[in-house]
Amino acid sequence: MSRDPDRPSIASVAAAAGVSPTTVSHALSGKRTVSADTRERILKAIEEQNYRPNMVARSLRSRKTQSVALVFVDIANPYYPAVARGVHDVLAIEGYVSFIGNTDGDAETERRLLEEMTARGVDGVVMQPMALSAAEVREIVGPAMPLVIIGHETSEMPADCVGTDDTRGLTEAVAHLARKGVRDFGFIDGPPESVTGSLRLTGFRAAGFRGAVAAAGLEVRERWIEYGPFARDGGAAAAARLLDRADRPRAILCANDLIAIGALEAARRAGLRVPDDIAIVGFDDIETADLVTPRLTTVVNPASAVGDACARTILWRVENGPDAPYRRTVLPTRLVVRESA
Amino acid sequence: MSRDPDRPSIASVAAAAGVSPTTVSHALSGKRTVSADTRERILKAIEEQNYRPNMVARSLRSRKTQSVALVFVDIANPYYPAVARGVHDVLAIEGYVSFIGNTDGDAETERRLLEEMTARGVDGVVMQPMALSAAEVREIVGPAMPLVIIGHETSEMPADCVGTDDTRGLTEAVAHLARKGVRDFGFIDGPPESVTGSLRLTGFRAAGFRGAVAAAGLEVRERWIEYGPFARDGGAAAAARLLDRADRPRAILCANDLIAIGALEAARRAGLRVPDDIAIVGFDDIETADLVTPRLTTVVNPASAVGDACARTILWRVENGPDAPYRRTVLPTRLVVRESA
DNA sequence: AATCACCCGCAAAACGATTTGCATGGTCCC
DNA sequence: GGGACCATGCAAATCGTTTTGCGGGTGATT
Repeated sequence: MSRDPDRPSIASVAAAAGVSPTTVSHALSGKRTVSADTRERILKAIEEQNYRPNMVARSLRSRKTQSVALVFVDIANPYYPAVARGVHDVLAIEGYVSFIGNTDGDAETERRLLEEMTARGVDGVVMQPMALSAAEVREIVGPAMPLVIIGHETSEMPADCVGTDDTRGLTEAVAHLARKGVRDFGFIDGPPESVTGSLRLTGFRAAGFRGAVAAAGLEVRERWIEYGPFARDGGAAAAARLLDRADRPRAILCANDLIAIGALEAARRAGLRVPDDIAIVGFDDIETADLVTPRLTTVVNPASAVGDACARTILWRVENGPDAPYRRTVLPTRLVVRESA
Repeated sequence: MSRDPDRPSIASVAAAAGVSPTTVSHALSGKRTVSADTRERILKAIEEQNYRPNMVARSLRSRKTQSVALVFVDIANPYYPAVARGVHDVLAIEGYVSFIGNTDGDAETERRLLEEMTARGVDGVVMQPMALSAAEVREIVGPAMPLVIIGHETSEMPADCVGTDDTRGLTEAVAHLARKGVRDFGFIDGPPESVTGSLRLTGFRAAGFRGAVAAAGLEVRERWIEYGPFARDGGAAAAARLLDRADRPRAILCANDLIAIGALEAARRAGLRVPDDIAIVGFDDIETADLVTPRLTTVVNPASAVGDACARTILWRVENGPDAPYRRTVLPTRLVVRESA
């Protein structure tokens, strides 16, 4: 750890202040009272030596590291940094720092990372498992570890979890368009049952879409549901298939913004005006959504609120111990109206 | 750290294998030879108890944590996750994990984070300081800490550093356009000497631009250099100022992609075709660059290569000790031609 | 004056690994 | 047979904290 060999220790401070290490520790932690006089001397010695307690030693004894692990699929993917940022902002206040790791959705990597983190004694884990089940994750981190899982399923998981209510934002989107007289809705989902549960977005959002259309009292036409990879080009291709038909929808909702941006391009190529000929709405509200032309109307996936909720859940769990019942948080999504719908 | 109270220790493994903890340690580390027979028994016991060494205890004794600190301005800003990813990919192989923290460019936060990380005994620090000088950073982390600073200055810093050669990509851009007959170049920089050295991009890239134009044997016209905040709208406004003139440039290079995207919009509003009437090139190659219409031609700021170099530098420094001379790495930037120029 | 309750400080035992020094028993080579 | 050497194992010290048990003062209450 590249410590200075002569970095001051609690012993050197104690010596300088003419007391025992115990007293220094108590002066710092406040676990026992220390006379104002000696505290004074101790603080002065600390100041002079520029002493900072060694957290590794402290952690070994106290079994707390004031750190958490963030285990994500890929922090280069814009969604995760936003979540991580939300987590940080809450946890930093409490003096926690965070480890962060990428799994790339690989089971072996997920396992290895979790083990490395627990071996380092983190006080909690925030994870979006891709390959492992929640139960397996729990198995790896141990029964007492505060664990919050980011995901959709509110089913039985041996962990706290936070998710988003995708249907809600989609419902807002449908309502918004219905108010403008749109009645024919299409949807572009991710690849049908792609990699095993990959991202677990597929299906969920399509289901939300069906619910939203039905809730508006409109008919959902299965032939207007298309599939593409979660990427611009896939979205463009899927949208083109939709737009080429004789009877095409008046609006296309998309399972994510990349698909929607592809759809924007397909519309432009087809010579259609957005939103007048065809309305397009995305999902997630990535930064790019506000940068394309026309600016994308989209459902915001509240990443930093998710991070915030994860952090609060960890804190709450640390506070309340492993026996408190699991806590499930679901965050609303909402429509942000820009130019494309 | 929420360890299971009865988590196996080296002692429990030793007991089960009928040897001493010393022997288990040696069997694991290979620092001394252990007979095949006893090693066998030890491994079996480890397997049965599912023993994983406690890294905190190990770190206390060995003074190594197999972890590094990544201290960035804001991991929600797309540049940093890409760097972080590059660092991870190299370091993960060696069994390192990383702490990550956001400073928001605030001096006090930079200091606090560095202290928290060093107190946790990280084996190295990768940082892009915003408010603190390299010397102050070195002061905080201590003389022996492997420290790599990401930045432009190749000047005297008490640290290893990695930076990018911005001029090179800009020179490519100018050459590319000159080849198509463009001779009149404008530039939109960030805000002039904004927040004290904020991002330190301002000026550097403008200087690179001047050098690039001069290198092509063309004249640089100061009146075609504009300033805007590093954001879309600022870029649009600055570009509008440039485009409104009677004599306007034929191409606009921008200090970052956000500005360039704003310029794209300004051009569209002015009824100008890109790239035929006005060529626009960005800088950084953020993900959005490939998502806007027309796709942005831009200079790629090789974030993940920067991360890669940082990681290798840390590893090298850990290997070679604090007395090896400082190592400076500068990475080339290059032009990626898409549609806007 | 005896009791009780605090206050304040110290010594020593953890926490769970690594590392050093020592002991034992061979083997090998003159 | 004796020295040199290696392989193998253990006991104990160590890393830098926190925490527990103990005890000597001091002041207030009976």
